[in-house]
Amino acid sequence: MRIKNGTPTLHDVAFAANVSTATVSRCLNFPDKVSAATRQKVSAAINELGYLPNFGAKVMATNRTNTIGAIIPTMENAIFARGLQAFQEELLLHGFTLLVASTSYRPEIEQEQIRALVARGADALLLIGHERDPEIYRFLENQGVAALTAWAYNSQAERPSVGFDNRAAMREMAVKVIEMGHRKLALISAQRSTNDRAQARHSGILDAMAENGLDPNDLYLLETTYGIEEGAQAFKQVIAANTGATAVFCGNDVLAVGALRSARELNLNVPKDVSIIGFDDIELAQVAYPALTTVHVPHREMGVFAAKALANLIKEGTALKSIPLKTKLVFRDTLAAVAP
Amino acid sequence: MRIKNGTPTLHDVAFAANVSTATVSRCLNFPDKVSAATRQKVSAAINELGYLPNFGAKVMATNRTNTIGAIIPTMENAIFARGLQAFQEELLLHGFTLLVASTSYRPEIEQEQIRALVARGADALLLIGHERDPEIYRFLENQGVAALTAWAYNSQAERPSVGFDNRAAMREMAVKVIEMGHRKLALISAQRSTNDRAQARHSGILDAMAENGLDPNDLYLLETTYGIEEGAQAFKQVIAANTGATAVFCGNDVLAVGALRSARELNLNVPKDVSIIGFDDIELAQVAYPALTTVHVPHREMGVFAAKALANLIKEGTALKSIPLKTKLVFRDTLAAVAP
DNA sequence: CCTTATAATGTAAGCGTTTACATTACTAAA
DNA sequence: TTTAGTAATGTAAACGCTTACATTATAAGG
Repeated sequence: MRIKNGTPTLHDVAFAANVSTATVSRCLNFPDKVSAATRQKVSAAINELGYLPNFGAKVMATNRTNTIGAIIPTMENAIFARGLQAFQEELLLHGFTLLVASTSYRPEIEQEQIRALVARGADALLLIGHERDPEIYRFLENQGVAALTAWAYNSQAERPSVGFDNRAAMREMAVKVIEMGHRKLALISAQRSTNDRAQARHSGILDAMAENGLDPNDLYLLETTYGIEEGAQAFKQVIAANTGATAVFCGNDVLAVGALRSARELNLNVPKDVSIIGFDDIELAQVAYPALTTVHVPHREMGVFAAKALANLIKEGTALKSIPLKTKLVFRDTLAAVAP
Repeated sequence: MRIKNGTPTLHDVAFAANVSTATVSRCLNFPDKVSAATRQKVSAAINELGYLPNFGAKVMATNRTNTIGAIIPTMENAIFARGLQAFQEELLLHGFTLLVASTSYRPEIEQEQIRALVARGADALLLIGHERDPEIYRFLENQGVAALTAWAYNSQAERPSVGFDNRAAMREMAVKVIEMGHRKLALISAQRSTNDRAQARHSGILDAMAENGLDPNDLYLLETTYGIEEGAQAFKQVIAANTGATAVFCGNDVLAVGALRSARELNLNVPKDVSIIGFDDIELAQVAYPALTTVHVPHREMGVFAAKALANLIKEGTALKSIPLKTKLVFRDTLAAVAP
């Protein structure tokens, strides 16, 4: 018995197996660099002692934690939860563990969290959206921590990202809506100032309007925060404003579902009296009644691609590159042509 | 300039500030153990060099990562996403970072993940449900890693947990349902063999039946996996079985929402023809149409309490103790008295 | 049987903190 | 002034792994 403290170390294993620490280490990390016989002895010793490598020592020696951090607005939003889940699953396949932090959509907090995860030794980071203080990118560069952006793709962006073009996706939907005869449009949006995805979706609608001879200034725009209740309130305001909007776009499905509820409360028939359009296609969308017309976003795919890219970067040094993913319009029951 | 590699170390800071490494370390960890003047000098040096403590070295020296791991079935399930979010937020307040792993409800994977997170240096663990191989508890004990169980509370359980009594909660709901005249009951449950919560909820219904003079054997029980689609299928089977059930309990809201959809497809009026009852009270429940009668579970509270308990354990050594939380029946539109 | 190439193993120097203990600098009371 | 007590700082060992380099064992070729 030569264990000092209680937890056995590499030394103890080496002693028990009658080999050097280097050999034990090799057994663990490069089994094929070691003869079968010693491998035998060593694993026997490991099992007997119940040895588990010391995390801190390993990190110190390799300068790697095999941990990847993700910083998202909130897991309570299904779109992030789903993507993050896929991200984690894929990460696991590559031997990485997921570190999670959230920002509640607040940029200052995001900065803090980025620093916190780097301080906690994250080998790389997954971030949401492009827009952030350039200083933080400089910080990441200095620390040698790679960051990949998800949930947004922008061909002009100089930073690598895996995601979809929010603007084009929303534009595509808006074009359809306009083609169905809608002339008066409204948008219930998330805060655009701190959310480049919200911004892009807004722009997408304006694009479609301009292209189709509608005056973009006529879009009735309302910003609100995330939540069913918030969407419900906003919808009431839209109606109260009496703009004659026949189609109400919502920045995401959660807001849309709130709008739907308000419509019911106001005795408005959806889609006869007013059409409601969501974005994201989360579970809520199909469960809502009437089922929500929305834009399907490949959340899981994003997570998987992001994990692959980051894992390859760390393990093989493969440079990150942007990956554009496709969205799809899904027409369900809340959108109809305007009555002639 | 004496930085060797690129990243400044404690030594570099000490040199720049003209003090010892010990003093710098104290500045960082116990500022009040250091004179204002040196504190000044040191933080100037830190800023100038852009110093950030090396995570691995710190871990090695302190044997602490300030990281807490959570192992849940999946973040795609809103009940875990919500709880985890709250858990993370509270953890942050105490200076801890969250490590996440998921099991897809598979016990073997959970074991692996527990080992993985311990190997990654988690200071403590949050686990879901009581039931697991005793060996793994021994392992945790050996490694000196505390584990707290959530989403389940059981006064007989010897391990600490923060949660609610699934059995009592379901029993309470079932009593109400029976009081409303329902005599033929069905339950669409999650797999009970690997899920002690599902087991407990099932038992709760049996309790209520026995207490109210119904034969527990008459409960029509169907097990299925998690998902809206799965709930929908199961509901069709229940109806096809022609048991005359007037109330269909579902192990969770997601299954219930699926059941609701099937009911609509089968042209069954809910709650006139059949009542449907969920469990969890996630967003889906209020959005569903008709809005779902269900059992409200304090998911966020659980996360917060769990984080507090774990943080206090690690920082102050406060022993974990079980915390029972309350559920609440929420009656919405899918439950009605059976027609006389 | 010797030589040479290669495989397997060993030695020991880091990696960058924290912290017990030692030392020096102050402060206030005698 | 001296002295005792306390506050501030310094010294250096320890933490447990990885890995470059050195050494020894093994295999292959002549």
